[in-house]
Amino acid sequence: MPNTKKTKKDFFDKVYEIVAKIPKGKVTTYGAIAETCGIRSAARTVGWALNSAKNTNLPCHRVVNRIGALTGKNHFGNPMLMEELLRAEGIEFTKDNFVNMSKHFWHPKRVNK
DNA sequence: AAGCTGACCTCGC
DNA sequence: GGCGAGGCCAGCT
Repeated sequence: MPNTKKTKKDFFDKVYEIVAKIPKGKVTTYGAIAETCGIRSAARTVGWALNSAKNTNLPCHRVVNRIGALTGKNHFGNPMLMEELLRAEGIEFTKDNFVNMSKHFWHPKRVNK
């Protein structure tokens, strides 16, 4: 691939693009985003990206881990805020407080090829 | 300045 | 099938 420069910052930028495009009432996972960015092992970095995204208007609450648990709820300031936001969007939760991934899982598509 | 941590995931034994 | 370690990027101490 040409790969002119594709700095690492591009990774962050892509994460924001994807997260910003998450439809209402849908959720995605860190791994999906990381994979869409081209690096599935960078799922961790995705979390960091959201950490900064927290400062932006990105719906970071729509991003959960692979099992559908709100791992980052603690970082929202109010743990229950995340659940409230998701419920307000129509996301359904299981008895274990896990998001119903089978129903609201949204797979991001590669914006740039 | 260097090293560790952090909202994870996947592969290996 | 369960447990362990590795890997990615950026920010903070």
